[in-house]
Amino acid sequence: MRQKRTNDPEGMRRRVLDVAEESFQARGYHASSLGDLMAAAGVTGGALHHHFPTKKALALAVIEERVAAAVDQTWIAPVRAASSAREGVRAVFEAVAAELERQGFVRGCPLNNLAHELSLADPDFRIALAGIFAGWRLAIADKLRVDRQAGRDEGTDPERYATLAVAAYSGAMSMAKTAQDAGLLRDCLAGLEQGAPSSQSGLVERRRRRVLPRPRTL
Amino acid sequence: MRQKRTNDPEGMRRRVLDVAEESFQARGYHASSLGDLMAAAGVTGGALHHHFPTKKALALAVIEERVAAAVDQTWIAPVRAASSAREGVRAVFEAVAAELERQGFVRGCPLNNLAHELSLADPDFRIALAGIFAGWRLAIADKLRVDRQAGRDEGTDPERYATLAVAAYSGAMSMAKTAQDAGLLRDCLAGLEQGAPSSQSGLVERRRRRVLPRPRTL
DNA sequence: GACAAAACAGGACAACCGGTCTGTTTTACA
DNA sequence: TGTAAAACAGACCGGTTGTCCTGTTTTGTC
Repeated sequence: MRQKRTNDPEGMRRRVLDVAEESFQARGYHASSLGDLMAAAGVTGGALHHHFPTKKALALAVIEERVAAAVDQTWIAPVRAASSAREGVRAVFEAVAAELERQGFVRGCPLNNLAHELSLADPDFRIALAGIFAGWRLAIADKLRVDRQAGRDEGTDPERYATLAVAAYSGAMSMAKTAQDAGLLRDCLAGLEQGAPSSQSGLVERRRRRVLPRPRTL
Repeated sequence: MRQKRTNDPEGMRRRVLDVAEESFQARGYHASSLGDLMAAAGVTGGALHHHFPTKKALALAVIEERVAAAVDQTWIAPVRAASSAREGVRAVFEAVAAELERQGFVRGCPLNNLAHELSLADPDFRIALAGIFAGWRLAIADKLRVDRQAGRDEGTDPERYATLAVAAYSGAMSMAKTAQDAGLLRDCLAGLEQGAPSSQSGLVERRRRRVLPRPRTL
């Protein structure tokens, strides 16, 4: 009888963050109890407390490591890689809408979900979340500045467009989550592109309002 | 010694709803305990339970009576009374931004605040909240349909524009709440009007980024 | 291999939460 | 005025929450 236990600090920390990220999204911060998280992650109280002294510390880690990464992966990287800012925004809207329709239910935007619940609850939360929003907007605005240097989209103000794009996405996702209808994202994108200047906006296909098959009973 | 007590069912119910509405906005549903609400409203447990058997029933009443009314008063009525849909949307954005700057802090949109926390928590919550969103969009779309019948704004699709307007507002308010900066609402509005067709959009005044004086320490 | 620190186990606890229960007072109505 | 229902008071309870605390085991280092 040897080795009853194998210490794996990074792995255990990762497992806890995985479970916490998931639960905070699905149930929210206050509705997620540490007991549930411990059970779901297969972690004891001692281990959890060792890596995250308080629930707040855990949430802060989720925000700074997971939520920020999600925004990076979903939005910032695709926009940077796109041919233009507008095209990047369009592509992300459509990619997310398609993914949600495939999933069959809408869980909402990770950043906005936590932002609404925690922004007013604690200044540390608020600062961390506000920083992610700012980085998100900055990435879009920077991309648009590059476009303008190339002579494209000169009638568009970068900061304003970035704010509008982020706001439209956040709000559309909020509605889509409440209505459990990913089509609202497509409607919002269509409205966004409708007002686009100097775009050969041909017939954008009429929205197909599809009732999501799995309305997510919690 | 007569009349130790005066029964006032409506008044007591109203007081409870007042306190609950306020607390749900400021702290959220799960973070608001019935004990706090009772103390704040000066109501005993018996009275509270008599009017609202469960916490869920209380929240449902807040949503259906208070949040819906807030959307009506802030958005639907002003849009209906405006000279056009676009003008109505512009006026509401500016009115809210001005009010927030006067207040000195941003508490967020009542509907979105509760929608994020409660949409996935309970189907009854979700249905009630989704209905308010739908009514909000419908009011804007209907107004735009009237505009189009009068020959104005014929290049704009009513449903899509309504969805965009509501989403942009919701998202902008979300960011404004997180950043505690009402100016983001103005940025978003500027971006929205920038893309407006057939509008003699002259110089929209450059945004004055003002740091809000009272950052709200909770 | 000695030893200190990190990593983990698991119980204990005080505070709090939402709901229930019994009892009293007020009010509507016959 | 009698009476039943509505309105309210206030104590009570089982369950849960986040955190802390005391041990035990593993791991890195000399």
